[in-house]
Amino acid sequence: MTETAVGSTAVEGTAAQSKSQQAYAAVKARIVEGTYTPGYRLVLAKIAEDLGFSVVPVREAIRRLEAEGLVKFERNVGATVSGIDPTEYLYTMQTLSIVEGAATALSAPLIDPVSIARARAVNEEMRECLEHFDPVRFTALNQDFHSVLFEHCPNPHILDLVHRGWNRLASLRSSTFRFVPGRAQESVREHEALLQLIESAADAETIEKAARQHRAATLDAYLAQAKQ
Amino acid sequence: MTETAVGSTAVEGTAAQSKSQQAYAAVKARIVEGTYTPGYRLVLAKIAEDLGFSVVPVREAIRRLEAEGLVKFERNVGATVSGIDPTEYLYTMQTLSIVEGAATALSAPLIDPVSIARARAVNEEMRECLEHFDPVRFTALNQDFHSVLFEHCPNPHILDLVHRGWNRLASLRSSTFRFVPGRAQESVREHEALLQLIESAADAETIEKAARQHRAATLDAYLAQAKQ
DNA sequence: TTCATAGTTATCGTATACGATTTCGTACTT
DNA sequence: AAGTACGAAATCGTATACGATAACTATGAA
Repeated sequence: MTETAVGSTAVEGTAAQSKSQQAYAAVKARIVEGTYTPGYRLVLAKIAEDLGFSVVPVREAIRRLEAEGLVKFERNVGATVSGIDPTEYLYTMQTLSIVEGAATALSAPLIDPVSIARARAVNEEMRECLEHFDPVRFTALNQDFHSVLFEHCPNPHILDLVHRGWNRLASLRSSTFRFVPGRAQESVREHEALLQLIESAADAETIEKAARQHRAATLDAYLAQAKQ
Repeated sequence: MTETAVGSTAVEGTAAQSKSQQAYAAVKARIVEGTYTPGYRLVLAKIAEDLGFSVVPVREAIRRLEAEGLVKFERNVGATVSGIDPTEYLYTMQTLSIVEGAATALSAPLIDPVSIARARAVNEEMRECLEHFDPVRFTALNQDFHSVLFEHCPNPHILDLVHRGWNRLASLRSSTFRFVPGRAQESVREHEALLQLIESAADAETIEKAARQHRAATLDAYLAQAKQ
């Protein structure tokens, strides 16, 4: 549906983009990178001025971000960066566990050995990362790892839903792993288990369940932490 | 996210809607009811004139419909009603099988006996409908039935995805069942089985699998038919 | 002191206007 | 006769302008 490359902060087209698209990319980047923090008030006129556009394309950009859930919009009041309160986080993670699980299962048979090797290398980096723990880097690698697993999903709709979920999460500044460091180790282990399932061509149901469980476990760890 | 009541063609707010929203509702209604058939060229100026608005709110409406996948938009060219070619249909059904399955499973423990009775009544009507078969009516009832099952889903994101899926399907004029009449009988039977699972408080996994399978079977029937 | 109300400001919503791009038809050339 | 180039029409993209709405502030009465 939308070409929402998970990690790309870079501009995609060369210059043949409409200003709406540019505005969309710009605002989204600012949200993801944290310049606009949750709750931040997005004033159309100001953004338009910053970008050197008029407000019209900015409006469209905001509307699109609204559709993706990154901003909340209230009529005659304005837009704010929708900041993932804990409940939102829960819902997003649960949704993602479902769609990402499905995407991974559908993708699994299509993953070539080269990709698996790449994923394994990423996971190895993550393991090293555990020593001098850097949550931000760890999260980035985690994203890379999972991208390899689900990016081959042949159903573009599902893939799009996965991307949207990750984007939502990305607007939460600093990764789950900052809050739940203990989870990181388990996570790395589960990654390896997932890879082995895929290599051994396990059936779709098993893979789906494992992938879903992997994410659900992260959510549970977060909840347990939050409850204290 | 969006208040996309699955079946409502009626205007939701009284009159306190922005023209963008009115335009959105109007165009969407025309798509769903079939006035704008797939491939139909949506010319902004013309729609604006029909509605008595200027083009600006119409643009936003179209953009929103684009985000939902009901229309396709090409820069400097225009918008067309995105007509579900068979591949799209397949993807949509597959996606829906996954999210609706999950929604139904999450919803199941929260469904009160009254709702179950209502669903059963609807299914009974469907059974009667089988005699003097009316595919359109049957499809409408089918939607009602499933709405009861998933509408209690506590995760609004997932619920929204389910609504979007149904909407996509709705823009396909005349129901799967017109094409695969044989599937209707099975469908009614499976509905009853689903209800019994829910009543007996079966575990989430069982319900999810059953709900997903139910939809997947419809898809398979369609594919088998199409292949001939 | 507190509450209600009127006025002010900030911001959004929509209309109109014009420039930019694409598409289609026609005439001209080979 | 076929292909190419030019030009006109249709349509989109964006800027500017102004009216509408909501939030804020200050003033007055209870």
